Order: sequence, then structure tokens, then C-alpha cells
Amino acid sequence: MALNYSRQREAIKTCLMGRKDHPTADMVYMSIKQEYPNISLGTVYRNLQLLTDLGQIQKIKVGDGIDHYDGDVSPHYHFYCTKCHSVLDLEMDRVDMINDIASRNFDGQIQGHILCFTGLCGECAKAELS
Amino acid sequence: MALNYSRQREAIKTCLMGRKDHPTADMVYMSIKQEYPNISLGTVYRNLQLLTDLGQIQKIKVGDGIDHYDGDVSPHYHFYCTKCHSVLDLEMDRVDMINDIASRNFDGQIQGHILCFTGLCGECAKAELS
DNA sequence: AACAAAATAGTAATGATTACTAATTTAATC
DNA sequence: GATTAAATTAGTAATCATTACTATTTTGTT
Repeated sequence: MALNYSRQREAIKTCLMGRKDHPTADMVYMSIKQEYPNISLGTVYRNLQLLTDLGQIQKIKVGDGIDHYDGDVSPHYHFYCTKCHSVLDLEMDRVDMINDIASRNFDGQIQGHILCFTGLCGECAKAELS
Repeated sequence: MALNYSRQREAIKTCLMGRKDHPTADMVYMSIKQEYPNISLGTVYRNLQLLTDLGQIQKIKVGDGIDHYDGDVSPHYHFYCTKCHSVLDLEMDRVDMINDIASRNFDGQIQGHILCFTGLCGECAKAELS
């Protein structure tokens, strides 16, 4: 039950810390494969889930049906470009007041929300003008 | 290219109009199977997508990884109970000002957002107290 | 009724994710 | 450093939601 060290898990964590593109499990797998050519995709999935449960990384849903992962666990929202499918961080404060608004005519207990913004990223918006 | 009538498509639409539980494709399939025992799951998926494209129903993402469908296309938000997995409508106005907030320090173009609230529904919140 | 286009049922394929198992690695003890 | 039990892995098979494919049926028009 105790947690043992594993170089694969370290590599996964280091990979996520070192990039800001919010990769999917498969993207992490491809990346780590270069250092550990025979790492298993299952190992990547298992450790991504484990690290998520430990609160060391976070799993994010951007609406494309594939789970993305973020090494930055500080609370922040994400943006999903519907054209190039990139996932970007947004610099904005939490808008938890929307939880209160949602609670007004609701008899359950609102505990949180899943929020992801969509549109065109800077590059795709620029390309749209040509 | 023209759209022909199909009793299966009508049944799917009628099914969605007649229930408020935001069913998944499989739930719609199970329901319609009672009237049309040999309807195909593929037919359900194809028509759900078609009706969504036509704007007659909407596909909603609640964070459980499975697409849910709603016969009510008026703009409104949803609530997902993390305990019983029910999906409920919320009576609250759109909070489109969060798009403006998100735009402030962002150089792309925010066009919309995916927002779903989570927590305990009325029944599960009550059950929690015992 | 006859015909072409559209839709279907049934099945196979896909893609993301999870489960399983034998072999390897870790960490603690001697 | 060898021993050992628990944890972890690689590799593969299985699962689940969804999409693709194809021969057959249904629809709408002449």
C-alpha cells in the first residue's frame, strides 16, 4: 500500500512540469518513450491517475473527449482552441460567485464547476484574417 | 442530400422531448428499443448527431466522459451529481460576462465556454445527513 | 409500379482507457 | 551484499463509447 519510488513516475512528473501544453496521456507517453523506449502506455495512465489523486498534477477536461494533464495544480482556467486544438492557460481569477448564482434556485449542494473557454487562440485568430 | 422522414428519428426526438433526465445515447437506445425492438445503436448515434447539427437538440458534456443529450435547446446550464450521476437543469441566467473576464489578459478570441456545475443533488444531499 | 436517394440494421473498426499477469524493481531486514 | 515481501512495471487483452461500412429497406418522386 505504501508508495515506492519509480523512475517512470518521476519522468512523467518531470515531463509535465517542463511543458505548458497540457498534453494527453498519449502525448506524455510519446515524450517519455524517448528516454525510456519501452515504457508502457498503461504505466503512463496509471501514474497520471495516481499523481492526480495525490494532488501533484491535475486532469483537465476541455470538451474534446480526451483527458489532458497539467503539472500546474494552482487553480486556474483553461482555453481550448477549436481550430488547432491547443490548450492554453488563462490568467484570470476564479469566478466562484457563479456557484452562488447557480445555488439560488437549486435545492442541492453546489460544490464546484467545470469551466473551459473556447474560441480561437492568438495564432489562429490572426490566420483567420488572411 | 435532402432530409427524408424516418420514424426512428421521430421516436428519438419524441423521447428526448418527453424526458428531463438528459440521457446518454445508450439510454435513448434502451428507451426506444421498447417501441422499435430492432432499432440499431448506430441509428441512435447518427440521428442524435444529426439533430444536434440541425439545432433541434443539444449535446451536453458533464465531465463524466459520456455525451448526454437534451431536447431543450434554450440556453441553460446543467448540474451533475457526483454521487448518483444525475444531470439536472439549473435555473440561472447565462454568465457571459466571464467570457469578457477571460478575454482581458488573452490575445486570442473567446467565443464561448463549457460550464457544468457539480456537487450533490437535493436527494443525495439529504441522504448525506443520515 | 418503378426508380433513385436516403435511411436503416447489423456488424466491424476505432480510439481512449482500464484490467490482468508474469516478470522486474524497490526498500527493508538480516 | 544476500533475502524477501511488497510495489511497480511491460506487455497484452479487455472494455466502453463512438464511428465506419455495407447490404437491405424505406422514402419520395415520376
